[in-house]
Amino acid sequence: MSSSRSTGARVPLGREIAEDLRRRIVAGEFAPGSRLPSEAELCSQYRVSRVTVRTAAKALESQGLVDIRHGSGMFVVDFGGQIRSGLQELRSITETIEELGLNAKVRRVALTRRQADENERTRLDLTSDDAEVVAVHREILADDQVVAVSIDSIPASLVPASEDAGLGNGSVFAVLDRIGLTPVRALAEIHAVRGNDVPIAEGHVADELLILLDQVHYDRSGDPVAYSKTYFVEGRFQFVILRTR
Amino acid sequence: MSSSRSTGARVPLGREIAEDLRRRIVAGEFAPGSRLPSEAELCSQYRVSRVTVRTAAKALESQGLVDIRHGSGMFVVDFGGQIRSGLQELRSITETIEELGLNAKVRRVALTRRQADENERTRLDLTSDDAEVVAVHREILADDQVVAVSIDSIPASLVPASEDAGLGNGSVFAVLDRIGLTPVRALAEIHAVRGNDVPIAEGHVADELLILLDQVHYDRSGDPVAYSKTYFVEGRFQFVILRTR
DNA sequence: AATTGATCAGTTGTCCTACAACCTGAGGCT
DNA sequence: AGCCTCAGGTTGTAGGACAACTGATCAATT
Repeated sequence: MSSSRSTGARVPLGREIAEDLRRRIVAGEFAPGSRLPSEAELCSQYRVSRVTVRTAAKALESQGLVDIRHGSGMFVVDFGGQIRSGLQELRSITETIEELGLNAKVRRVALTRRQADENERTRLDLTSDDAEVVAVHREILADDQVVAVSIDSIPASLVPASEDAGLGNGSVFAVLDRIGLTPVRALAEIHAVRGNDVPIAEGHVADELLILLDQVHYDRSGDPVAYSKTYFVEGRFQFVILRTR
Repeated sequence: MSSSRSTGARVPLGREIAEDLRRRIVAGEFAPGSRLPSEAELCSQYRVSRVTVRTAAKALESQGLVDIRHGSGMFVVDFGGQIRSGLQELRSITETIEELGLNAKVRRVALTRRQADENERTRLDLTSDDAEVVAVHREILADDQVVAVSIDSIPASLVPASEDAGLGNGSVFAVLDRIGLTPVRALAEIHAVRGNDVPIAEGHVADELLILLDQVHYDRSGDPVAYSKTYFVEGRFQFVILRTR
């Protein structure tokens, strides 16, 4: 069971600093390959202890953004390209598109409350046979070109009917957030599929190849809060993963 | 430029403990959803300071393996399934297959030294026009079924001819390691392709759909050390990514 | 009886100081 | 040139302390 508390959710200092450092890095304040200020200096910049700075640094390191070298410093990882945001980080697709410098739009195709199918019941861990979901069918556009179509299913019991309206328009994340169910983890499967085999595609991708991102989102307490199938048109979206050791 | 030192590469304590904890978790010593020993207890188990334990814990957290909750403890993340190893972690394919409980084999199809094509020159950051690569073409089998075919290209200047023999047989990683060029990061693109369009497939995947993992591996100093294209047959390999915030 | 509120022990978050291990560059030496 | 030593800066680890948070217990109130 999940507590639907508003989760005062104070953000730990370490995470806050990590996010700020990340922002500064992607903003270009530190060039790729260059050295960041030493831990001691960051301490005085942020007025926190070294422990906290190190917490943030470690987080950035495991995101693959920086490289920490014993005895010499912390360096911004330098890839030829300037890709900073990979699939391993959980963020909305529109967010990712925007960060690539494109204009992201979302068009709601349909929104229904209906009985969950077997797949949805399994993925969302719904026990009762007549459990319902709110299903949102959308198209995602980058610079006015359709790059993906998606179906997001959320257990109906989690969504007050008053929120239905908001679901199609903005980001699903925003609505979940408002309800107090922020997804913090997602387990995604990747598949290759033919356009013809996609039931929700409206003709315009019939002969295309698609990449299917089949994922379940979980909140902090480990409960599944959303199940999405997102079909990306091959070639129109850069699908990048940063793999680290 | 990279120093090709043998990289004494002492493993930091924190990482060592993180790896051991990971091993214990996947081995089932701690059930999904259950609480791990407190930091204090882990300190005495491993005879290290709390700083080190926390370093390890944070690493596991950002790998998505555990969830650390302020005031209450560290918990093994509980997914319905028992998937523990996602694509976001850099490990060899054979390793991943083995961890799934399958029998992994590799069959070398060809190994050549040849001039790098333009794509390889770009990805591997080779400046001279007549730069050479060692190209290894292999098939990866899980339980005696072909799940992927791959081409790995390594700048010829990095590989002494004496190592060529080892390249096809075992893991490419092992050979790179021996040369002193351990990949610690990889930037991977994902594409969907048709079997017919894969030049190296030998007929047996003509009508299949494939997932192409197109990736460059980098060593610790940021130099590219290998470029691989791996074609996974759709449906025969579980392609999972754990996305975290 | 049920709810509320205070208290307490246990756990993670942050701070401080100190030292070990490591890397880099400067300078002196051959 | 190359090699060595050394000093200074940087990250890794240690130990102790307190703050902030969680979950449970239990008394007080309704």
